[in-house]
Amino acid sequence: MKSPTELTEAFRANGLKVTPQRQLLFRLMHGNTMHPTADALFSEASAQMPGISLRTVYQTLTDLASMGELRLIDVGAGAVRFDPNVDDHHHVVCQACGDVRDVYVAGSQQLRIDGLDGFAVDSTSILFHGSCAKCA
Amino acid sequence: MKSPTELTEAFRANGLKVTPQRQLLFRLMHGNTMHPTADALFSEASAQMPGISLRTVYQTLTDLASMGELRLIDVGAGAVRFDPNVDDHHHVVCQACGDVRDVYVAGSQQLRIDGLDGFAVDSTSILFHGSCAKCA
DNA sequence: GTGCTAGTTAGCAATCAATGCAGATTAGCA
DNA sequence: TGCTAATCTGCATTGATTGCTAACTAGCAC
Ligand SMILES: [Mn+2]
Ligand SMILES: [Mn+2]
Ligand SMILES: [Zn+2]
Ligand SMILES: [Zn+2]
Repeated sequence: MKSPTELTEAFRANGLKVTPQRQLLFRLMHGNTMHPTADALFSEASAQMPGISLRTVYQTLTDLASMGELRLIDVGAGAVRFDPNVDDHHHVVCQACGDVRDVYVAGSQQLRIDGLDGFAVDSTSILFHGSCAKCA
Repeated sequence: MKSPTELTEAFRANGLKVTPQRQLLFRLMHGNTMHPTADALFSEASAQMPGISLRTVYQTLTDLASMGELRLIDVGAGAVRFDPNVDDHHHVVCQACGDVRDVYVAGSQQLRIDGLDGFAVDSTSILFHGSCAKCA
């Protein structure tokens, strides 16, 4: 994801307004490695800006996603998570505490896929399930 | 997933009763390669047994899953899908029509995972996104 | 076969995540 | 400074799933 300053320009360039709510979310997401849910971000945002609405959080995250600045991660349980890391990477999720961490996977282009049968593959998501160091 | 006959025995052996509703669902799921949602199964079941409840479909599928007879597949959109194929396999999902197909992946044990950082991996799910032959 | 009872079913309420909607508000520009 | 399209908030609604409970029944004992 771009920096808050760059996002400010990018939003204006797209005819989108830069509001205090959006600026706050730019800051909360920039460099965030927690893979937070919308609700988790809403809590953080509310601490700094009481009165901000969950609806606005969803809206801004959706805008950022459709601009390609965020990825949505579905770990198969609970709410979708938002990821400012748009590099080619994958995830490990702790079955116990739900923590999600970035992993970089080598060899994913060498996978032999049997049974494709006319299917054209655009992208691949690999999800590793396990337990983190704390929950070991 | 075991055959309906084997499941009948397995359920009784676990102190679970074998009802007509469950037997119907055993039959509908056995060998089913559609990766249906609970609601899709409910529709099929209702055609053969009017009055069966969606609640019972969910309950039976959950029972089968906790006996290890079914896998739950989350393709990141809409409802969870149920899979009687418990072999080691993965999935392709068509972005256009939502169809899910089994794929068998060689080389998934050779993946080099960077950034694990104390995380112990138990299992891996690979989801390929693309378009099926029909939606090409 | 009859009766008992623990387990099951159906139906509906409740929850959770996410989106739809509309009136009040405001960023950005002239 | 004023205009207006875009945004925000708060609330209603949807969709998937789970919780709850009274009525029902499979499976077992007699
Ligand atoms: Mn990530
Ligand atoms: Mn499958
Ligand atoms: Zn953990
Ligand atoms: Zn398709």
